[in-house]
Amino acid sequence: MPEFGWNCQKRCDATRHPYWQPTQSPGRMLRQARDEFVQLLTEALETTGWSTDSLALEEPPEDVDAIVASSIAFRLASEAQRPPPAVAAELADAMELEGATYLSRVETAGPYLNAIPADIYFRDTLQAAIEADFGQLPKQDETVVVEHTSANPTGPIHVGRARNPIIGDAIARLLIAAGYEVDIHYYVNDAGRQMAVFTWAYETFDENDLAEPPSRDRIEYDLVRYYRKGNSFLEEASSDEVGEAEAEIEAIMQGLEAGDEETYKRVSEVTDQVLEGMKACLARLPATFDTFIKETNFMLDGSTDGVVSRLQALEEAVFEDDAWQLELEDHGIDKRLVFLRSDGTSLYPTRDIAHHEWKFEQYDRAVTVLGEDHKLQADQLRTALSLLGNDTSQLQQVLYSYVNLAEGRMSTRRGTGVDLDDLLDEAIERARSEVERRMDDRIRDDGLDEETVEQIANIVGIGAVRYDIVSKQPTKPITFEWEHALDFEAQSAPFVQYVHARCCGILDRVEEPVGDDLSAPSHPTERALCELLAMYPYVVEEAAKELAPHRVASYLQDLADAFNAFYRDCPVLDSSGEVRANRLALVRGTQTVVANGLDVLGVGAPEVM
RNA sequence: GGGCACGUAGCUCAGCCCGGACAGAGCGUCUGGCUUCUAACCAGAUGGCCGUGGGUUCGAAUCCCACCGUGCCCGCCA
Repeated sequence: MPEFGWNCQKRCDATRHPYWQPTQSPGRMLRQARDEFVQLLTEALETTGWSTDSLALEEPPEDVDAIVASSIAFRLASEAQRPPPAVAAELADAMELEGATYLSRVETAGPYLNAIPADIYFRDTLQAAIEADFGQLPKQDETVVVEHTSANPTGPIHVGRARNPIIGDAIARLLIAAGYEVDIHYYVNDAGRQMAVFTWAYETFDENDLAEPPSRDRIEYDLVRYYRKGNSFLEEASSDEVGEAEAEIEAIMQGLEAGDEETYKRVSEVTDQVLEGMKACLARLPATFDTFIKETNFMLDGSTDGVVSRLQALEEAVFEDDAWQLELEDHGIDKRLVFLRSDGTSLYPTRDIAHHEWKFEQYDRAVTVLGEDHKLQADQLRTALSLLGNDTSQLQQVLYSYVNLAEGRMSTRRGTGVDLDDLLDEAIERARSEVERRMDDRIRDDGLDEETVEQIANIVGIGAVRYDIVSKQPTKPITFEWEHALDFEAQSAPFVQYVHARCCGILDRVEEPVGDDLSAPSHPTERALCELLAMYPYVVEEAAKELAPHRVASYLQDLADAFNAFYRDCPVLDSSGEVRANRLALVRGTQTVVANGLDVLGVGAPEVM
């Protein structure tokens, strides 16, 4: 079978294949190969005169050499009045491969059409994968704001919420890798009743009223004790005392609603301090933000009032029990949305509408990561925004299921739960003892100093926690168990990180430049690894489309497996010539993809382990 | 009661959006592999009425309906 490809005349016939040229994009071999296959298949359908609504593309099984396949023959069998294998064979015959770059031929396997890559597919992949920015997709003309975490500034972040910053940060990173311009926001709920309670408690009680010292030397651990004290007081005190406290809390909320500067300052004193502590915790993950936008902004600038008037003017608005509400039954939501209390103050959803309109003004798309307990509110928000004339297709809400303890739910107010700081500490500790055990067990002569061990422990420990969460579908329920969360076995971050360290170990010993004189590798294990490298940009593209970072994790698992097989079968440093050049490129490519892929997940890639 | 999510090997999970090639991993259990480019690794064995029942289809873990189990929500809280 002759090898078609890059030196073929028909390739330059742009009038015949109008869109092949534009889809060519550096480093996106699989994307282009798929486009080519689609084109060939479409033309073959025209030739044969058959039609169907789907090309039935699929990923071929592992033991097949193809990189893309189709089961379209099944669909055409009745129209063609022939058995599927005959249909497949006819289609394969009708395909004119002369125009393709990355596909060398299309084979049939029974009813299946399998597209086999050309040698240049492998060579170009190697060439692309050794570039540091491999998998960074071309710039998109779309700005996105990713809002995540947005936890009430009431106290330490517990594990129940930890999914939010981890998934949110990974989604933001994924979108950046996919070429979007991304801002990351934290919406600070500083205007609600909770913060009024907190402010009152902070001003009312002092250290002597608190039962216990802070469990950690950081500001939010100190202050949360006032919040808890305030809440338990409201539950337990006499009705006179509670009445007095409630009056004060009500005064704070009215003050905020009226835009009173003094009240705002009192609340800010609490909010800002607690938030500083929470930021410090999030920075450990690390989850960082471009903007912390406060709820009170939308009260002070009058936009919440504006939203209220516009909502009141809607057909769906009803005034009942002295409160303004939205009747959303006709929109599939049988729970009314109250947007103005009988005392004239706004509610969280009202302000969130103003907040979202503000986001819509500045960004093309708004992604929000929310706990599943906010599902109803998310639906109400979307509907209300739509009724106010917004295009809600630009709003994407990603829901995750809360992390619970076996004994029940975690709560900042009640003080039940495991603090994220404690989980991270423990993870780092375990990682450190693993590193040390390995140093003792094995005479590696790594010469790891204290500082390096510390660094590895951090990257591996925190990476394991992040990876454990980000590698699963967000909607899957998780029950927190220490043993599980700290399981560093295979199919975890350390497994993937280890591959990176192995790559670094090899490349450290190499003097020559990597990337000269590359060709298509011949060893099956090399080719399998190379095919996986070629997939990476495609994986980023698909994962970003679905806002599903866990797909990147699954891919990295496969890549790590393939690399370990390669590591076993194909000596790199002991090889020479063309083989060595290719193998070095495979190592560099794997190193790059693992580092870039882990980076998308927000997980570090250590150079030694 | 209603709405939503989840149910795949003893355990933890991919696969489901967009139906197709024998349902894949890891952990566990059992066997084997370090004077070798890092054994946080690898090779092999073991293990599945894909919650249940129906439907659509040439073909269903995947789509539709019903049911069962679990979780979340159904505040003038956020």
